[in-house]
Amino acid sequence: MTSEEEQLRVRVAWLYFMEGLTQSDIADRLGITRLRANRLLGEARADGLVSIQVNSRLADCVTLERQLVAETALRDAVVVPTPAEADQVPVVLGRATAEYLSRHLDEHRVRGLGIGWGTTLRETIRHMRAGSFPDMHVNSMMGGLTHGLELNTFEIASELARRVGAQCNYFAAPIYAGSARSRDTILAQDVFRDSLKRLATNDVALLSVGDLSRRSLLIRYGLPRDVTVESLRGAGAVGDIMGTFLDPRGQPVRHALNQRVIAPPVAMLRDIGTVIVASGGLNKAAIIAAILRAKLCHVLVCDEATVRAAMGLLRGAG
Amino acid sequence: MTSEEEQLRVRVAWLYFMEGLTQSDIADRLGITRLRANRLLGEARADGLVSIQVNSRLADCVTLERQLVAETALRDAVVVPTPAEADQVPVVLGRATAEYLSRHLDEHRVRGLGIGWGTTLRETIRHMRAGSFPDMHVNSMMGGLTHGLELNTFEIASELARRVGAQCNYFAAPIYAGSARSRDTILAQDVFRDSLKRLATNDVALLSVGDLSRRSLLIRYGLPRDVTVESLRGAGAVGDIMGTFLDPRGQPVRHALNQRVIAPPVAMLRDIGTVIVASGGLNKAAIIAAILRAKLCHVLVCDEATVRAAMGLLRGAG
DNA sequence: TAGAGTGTCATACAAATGTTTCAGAACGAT
DNA sequence: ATCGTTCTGAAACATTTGTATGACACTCTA
Repeated sequence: MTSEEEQLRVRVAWLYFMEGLTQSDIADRLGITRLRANRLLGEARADGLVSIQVNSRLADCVTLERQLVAETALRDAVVVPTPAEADQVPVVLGRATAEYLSRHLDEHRVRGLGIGWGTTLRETIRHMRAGSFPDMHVNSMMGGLTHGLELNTFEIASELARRVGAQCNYFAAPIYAGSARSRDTILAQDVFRDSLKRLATNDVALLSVGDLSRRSLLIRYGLPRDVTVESLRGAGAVGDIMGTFLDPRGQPVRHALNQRVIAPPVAMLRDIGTVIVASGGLNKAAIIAAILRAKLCHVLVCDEATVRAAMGLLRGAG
Repeated sequence: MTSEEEQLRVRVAWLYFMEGLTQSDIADRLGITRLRANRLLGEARADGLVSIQVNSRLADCVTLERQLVAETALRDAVVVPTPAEADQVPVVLGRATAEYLSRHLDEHRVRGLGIGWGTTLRETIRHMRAGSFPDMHVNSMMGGLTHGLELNTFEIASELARRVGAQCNYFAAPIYAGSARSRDTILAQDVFRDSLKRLATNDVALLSVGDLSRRSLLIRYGLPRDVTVESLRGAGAVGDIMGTFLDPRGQPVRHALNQRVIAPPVAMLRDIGTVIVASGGLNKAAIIAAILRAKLCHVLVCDEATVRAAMGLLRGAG
């Protein structure tokens, strides 16, 4: 390409993008045809002669979403800016998740919606758009805490059902049984067999993950007295999903507690068309990386800093 | 503007400019109407949320930049093509200045950034890349107009600080005092002494210059009632920098107004490592030539026609 | 509660842009 | 000179974009 050609391209690009002239005007001004101006402009763009930036912090979030989809098995991702106050993370994630889920419900016919538990999900239902899906069932996917915490799974499921005008089914059990044997006994009941079967038919599951820090509600209020965080950590756990503790690769750890959990097995998530995980906060980076590695979800809603940390972990462990 | 609105704008801008979707596709993808997508896109552009650069330069402009650096004391120069519409000059200069300053901030550790005032600087901050320089201070270097013009110095400084993630200090005073005596009284205050001292420690100053024509905002809205343009012209002034009026050699003219200005003295600019002047338009050729003669800045951002005119003046009087 | 003001949407339309097709010009090779 | 290749312009067209209009819902105020 000659230098004159190059200069012409620059001139056209300048007039178009900087001065905002139309291609016709540019053609007139430079004494060329509109077609030529159009072609030059196309070449200029293709050559990277012009570059466009989005000047906003939020743009980085969008970039991260694209990277997540490109580099992991995720089908979709929502990344929001990390709030300055750590305790605001569930709030902003809740909003984002509600927006996402509301649209999903509008656009897809969802008959079964499984739901978990936690502060982020609580915030999510608070921001759900009201709707009317009378033939949809909201199914709670795990038992509640035994302590009378306001965050119990029943309330979350029923409130969500109320908001979106759907039916509601509860999973009426504690999270952990006293022993592996009693867990088996409980799950052998017809009621639970039916429950589990129904849960496997959910079209959508909305879950969050827990970590092993003091911030985790499950750790603080949900663990049986005879189980310590240290023993979980010792078994290689980095966090839990639906009460089952996972190692950094996303596999359930060998720990007695995992034999006592009264909830669907993690593998069941593979039967569900759309698994949405909404969780954030740097303390959850490891467990989030784990579920990404194990491809346990299709959609992730997370905050920017945590996504970066989790992606760092993913890449680091190749 | 709410954060959600912002989020939506960023998303629309991203999909449009980065991924090249059509507005209809974007509307579908985000669940909004095409009209709304179109409007959001317009707002994003108007707000400077997206900025477009032409990466290659016009040979003529590059040549002029070299000549400027060779023939004057300038350390660096940026010359952009003169737009057909005179009122586009601040816009194109703003883009170019933003690009230059953004890069400068990335490449140098800047702790203090002094900033002036005017349409060009306003356009500049609109196109600044978002960044995070929490230990940088943006210091406004001159007081505001007394009329409630939208271009006030506070807004410019704070908006710039917001964009680049820096702190902000204001220079809270009118530009001109009622008399030389009251100016001295005001400047004797501790507040102002401290302000001036801090301004002298700026690593970078971003300023523009004003001329004596009707286009000048300072002339139109900033002059005290008892001062006429004619008297300034009579005193030999060709324009101002930081409210101080200069003669063609770049020396402050002997005029009462120069004793009433509440701003750092022009000589203070010599203490600042990098003084960037961004101004253009043929009416400013004389004052630009003046500051070049007096070596008052290190970097000039200007348009081609004005640079030629200013260099003509320099050589003529050389 | 009425009404002004605001914002949104659907529709329609005008302007700008991107693309295709075809015909001719320029150019080089034979 | 002739042929084929490549580039360009003219024209026509389809798509995209920007804008105007009227209808409607919502909010705020009186």
